[in-house]
Amino acid sequence: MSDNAPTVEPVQSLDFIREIVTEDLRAGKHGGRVHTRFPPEPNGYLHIGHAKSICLNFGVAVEFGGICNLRFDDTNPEKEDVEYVESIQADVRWLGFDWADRMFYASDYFEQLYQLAEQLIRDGHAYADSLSADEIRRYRGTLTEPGRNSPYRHRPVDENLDLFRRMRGSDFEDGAHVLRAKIDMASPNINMRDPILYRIRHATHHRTQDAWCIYPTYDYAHPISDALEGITHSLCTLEFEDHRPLYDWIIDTLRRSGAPFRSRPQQIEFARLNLNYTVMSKRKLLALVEQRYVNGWDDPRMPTLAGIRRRGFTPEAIRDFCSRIGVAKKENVIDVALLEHTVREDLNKRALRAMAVLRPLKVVIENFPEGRVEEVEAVNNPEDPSAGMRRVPFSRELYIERDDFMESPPKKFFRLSPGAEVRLRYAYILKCERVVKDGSGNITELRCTYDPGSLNGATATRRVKGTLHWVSAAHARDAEVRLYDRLFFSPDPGEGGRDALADLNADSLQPLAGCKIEPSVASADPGTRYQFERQGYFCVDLDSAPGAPVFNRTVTLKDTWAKIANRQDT
RNA sequence: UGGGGCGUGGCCAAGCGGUAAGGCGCGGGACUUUGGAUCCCGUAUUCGGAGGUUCGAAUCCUCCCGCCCCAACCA
Repeated sequence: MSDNAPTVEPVQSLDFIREIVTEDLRAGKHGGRVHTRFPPEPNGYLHIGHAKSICLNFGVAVEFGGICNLRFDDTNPEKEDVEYVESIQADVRWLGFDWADRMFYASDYFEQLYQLAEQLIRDGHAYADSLSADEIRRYRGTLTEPGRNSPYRHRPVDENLDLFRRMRGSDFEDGAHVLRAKIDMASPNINMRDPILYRIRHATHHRTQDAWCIYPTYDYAHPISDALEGITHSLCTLEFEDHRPLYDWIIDTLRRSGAPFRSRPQQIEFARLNLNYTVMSKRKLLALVEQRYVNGWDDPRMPTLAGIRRRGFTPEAIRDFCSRIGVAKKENVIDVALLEHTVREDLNKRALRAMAVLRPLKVVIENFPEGRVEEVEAVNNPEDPSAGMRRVPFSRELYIERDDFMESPPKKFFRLSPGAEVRLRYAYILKCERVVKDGSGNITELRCTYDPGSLNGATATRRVKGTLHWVSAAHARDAEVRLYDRLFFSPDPGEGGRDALADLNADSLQPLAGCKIEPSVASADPGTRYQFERQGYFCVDLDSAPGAPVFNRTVTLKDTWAKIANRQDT
C-alpha cells in the first residue's frame, strides 16, 4: 500500500454543447475562437432558471478560453425598463461572472439593423405588407395547411423601399404595415412563412426614447446581433429550435450581400430549467409583484436571483447547482431538493453557528442560583476553526425548543422528557424533574436540575444521548423570524414543474404567510449567514438595515418527527 | 392528421456495438457536545414498446407508442 497510489480522476463527461465546441475547436472552426453571449430581454428580474443559461454561456466561454458578452435583447419597448437592465447586471455580477467591456444592447444596432433591412428589400428578400394582423394570421395557414401569399408580396422594390422609409418616418399608425421576409408561405415550418421583421410601434424605448417608431423582431435582430458581435456559439432554449432555419436564413442571406458580420454563429438549443414547487414564469412573477402578493422582485420568497440572494443563497451554491443539473435537450423538472442540497453544502462550510429558539418552552433550573450568569464557550463553526469562539450567557431560566420535549416519548427519542437527561449544548447536563401545566393542561414550563460538574469541555466525563440548543431567557432578544417552509411558493410541485401556482389567488398563496417567533438569537449581524443549531440555515436579511435583524430560513428542513414516526412504523 | 425535438431508476444524467458511471432523493447502519452534521452500506438483470441485424444491442435497422414546442406585428 502506498500513499502515492495514483488517484484516478473520474473522467468528467462533457455535455453535448461542450462536445460541439470541442469539435469545432479541433476542426479549427471560427478561427479557434469561442464567443458566447447571455441575451436577456430586460422585461423582468432574472430568476434561478436564468442562472442555468448564465452559467452555461459564461462557463463555456471560460472553459474554452473564450469570452461571453452580456447583451440586452431590447427590441420590444413596451415591456422593457431600465430598472430591469440594472438589476440584470447586478445579478449576473453577483453570480460571479464578468462581461468586461462587452455589454451591448440590440438597440445599439437599430440603425445597422435598419440599413440591412433596406438591403434585404433591394435584393428582393423582404417586402412591406399592408395586411392587418388578423389577415396576416389567416394568410399564414395552419399547422397542417400551407399559407397563402399576401397580395402585397409582389410589390416592386421601389415601393417597398418607399413604404419602409415612411414606416420609419412615422407616416403610419401602429399596425398599418409590417416588413416581412420573402421566404416561403408553403413551408411546413411556420416560422419560414414570410416572418415579420419590423413592426410599427409608437412607443418610447427605454434607451432610444422616441428615435424610432419601428422596431425589429427577435427573429430578425437576434441573428444579426450575434453575427455583428462575432458570436460563435449562440446558445438558446429548445423552443427556438424551429427558428434555427430562419436564424440561418437571415445571416446567410445578408452575408451574401456583404453584411459586415464578424462570424457565422451557430445556434444550439438546450432544455431550459424547470424546478418543482417553483414558479418560473415571468408572467406570473410579474403578476405577483404587480398585484402585491410579494414585496417586490427581490422579496425573499421569490425565485429571482435578487430574492434568493436575500434569502441567503450563495452564488457558489447556485453555480454548483447549475453544474450538477447538466445540460441536455430533454425536458426536465429538477427536484428543488438538489438546489437545497447545494446551498446546504456550501453554507455548512461557511455559516456561523448560533443558537436560536423558534418555539420556546421555558426551563427553570432549580439548583442554579438566581441572578447568576455564567458564560460558556461556543464554537462559531465546527467545520472551520478559524471562525473562532463566542461566549454565550447561561442562567437559571432558559428557553428550549418545544419540539425538544415530549411528555411521553417514543423509543429513540433522545431529547428531553420527564426524568430524562440531556446535554445543553456547550453547557451542562440537564435533568427534567417536573412538568408544569396550566389549567387547560398545556405545558407552560419545565422544572429541571443541572449537574454542576458536567460543564462541556475537556473535563466532562459524563455522556448523555441527546443535546439541545437553548437561549438564556433574560438575555435572549426577540427577533422576527420568517419561515418559508418550502423554497419559493407552491406547496404543489406543479405539473411538469411549470404550472406551479397555476392559479394566482389568495388560497394558493397562503403558504407565503410568515410567522412571528419570540425569543431568538442574541447576537446576529445583518448580512451574515448563520446555522441555527438544529434548525437549519438562516440568513439575516442581507438588505435589511443594521439593527433590524430578520431571519430568513434559507433551506427547507425536514421534520424530525416524521422521521422518528416512520421509524416506529417499520 | 404538417414540421421540429425528446424518451436510461422517484428527479437529473453518463453511455456512442462488448455486457448500465455519478449526483440528488430514498432506505438501512455507524458516530455524537443534537438525530437536520459527518461517515459507511443499499437502491435499474435493464435502458418507452415490439420485431430484426449481430457471437454480442441502451447503443445499428424497421415499425409502433408517449411527451414537449410551433399557427404573437412576444422573446
